[in-house]
Amino acid sequence: MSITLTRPAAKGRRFDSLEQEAFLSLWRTYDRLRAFEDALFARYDLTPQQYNALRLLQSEHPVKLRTLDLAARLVSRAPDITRLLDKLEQRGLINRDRPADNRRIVCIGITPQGIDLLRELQKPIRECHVRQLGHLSAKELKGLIVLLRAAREPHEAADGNWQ
Amino acid sequence: MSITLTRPAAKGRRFDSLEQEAFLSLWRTYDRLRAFEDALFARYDLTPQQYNALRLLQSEHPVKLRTLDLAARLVSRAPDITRLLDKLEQRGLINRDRPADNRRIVCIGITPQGIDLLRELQKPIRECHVRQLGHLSAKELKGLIVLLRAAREPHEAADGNWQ
DNA sequence: AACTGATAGTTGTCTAGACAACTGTTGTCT
DNA sequence: AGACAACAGTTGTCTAGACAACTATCAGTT
Repeated sequence: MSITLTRPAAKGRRFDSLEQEAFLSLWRTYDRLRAFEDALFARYDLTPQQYNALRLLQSEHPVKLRTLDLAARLVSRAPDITRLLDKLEQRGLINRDRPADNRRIVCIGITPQGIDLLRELQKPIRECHVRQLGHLSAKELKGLIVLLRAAREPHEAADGNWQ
Repeated sequence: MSITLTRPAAKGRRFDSLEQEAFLSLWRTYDRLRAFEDALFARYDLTPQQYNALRLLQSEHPVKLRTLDLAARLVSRAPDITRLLDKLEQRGLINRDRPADNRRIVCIGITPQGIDLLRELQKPIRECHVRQLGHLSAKELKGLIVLLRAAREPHEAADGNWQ
């Protein structure tokens, strides 16, 4: 195996534009950091998206949220919100009810078991975040947050569920 | 429907830590920007990951890459690399061969059709990137790229296929 | 009261992504 | 040479993600 093959030519590897480089960096970074969350949540039989939903429900507790309002506020869009909630309901982490005065909507609330699970997760998740990004200074983190917001800002829905 | 329900309380919406806020921003931004790429590539029956593989193969052309080397250099990890390549091969965009002197490995190259497809994609993709991130200045883009690299740096494999 | 259009979720179905177990191939040690 | 470990992909299988078509409910006409 020749030495030229161990570092396989960065020639064509350059990017077509800054925008492309930024997007690929974003994708790559997301992929790397996501692995940590996946591993953590897998131990609790959750997906990041499910955790996200639980967290959102807790933040509104005891107010309940409509299914599609909840879906709209998740980090990642969720066309399969029904089945996502099915799984959480089967595990007793949320409850659903269809109010008599408007039987179209379904209201979702978090159960005490759901809250317990979130409490149990609190510490490992904090540790996970530190492993992911603890090597950055507060200033760097803030800069990153600001730039990311600027990057997605034009693509957020005008009613601004995601700030 | 009362007015207090239209803007459903940002109270609990705060983040536990800067790290968490940064990760959720990253996830959200990735999700928003990815929608553009998905829509574009869907018109060509490609996934972003497949395009990524083709681009990588072109950048090395006419040198071929081993299957797992290719997989290691994709943006997102690909445990199903075999089937990803199956689809590209069926469409005649890549070719595979198993050299006689080492029948364990499979070498992947891009075909003329693959190169044609990439050429056809060039312009729409550039436009896509502008729609995604064209609203940021060059300085902002560079800042973002630097911070993203710093964020993922400790999580890249030491042999550094992804710089 | 029946008709229409808009809402709010649900379900069917297909593909991609993930993990683990497996097959075939090669290098190496004795 | 035979045995064994390491390597390089492949395949089986299960779950999540995506899109579109569908059902049920309600609100506003006429």
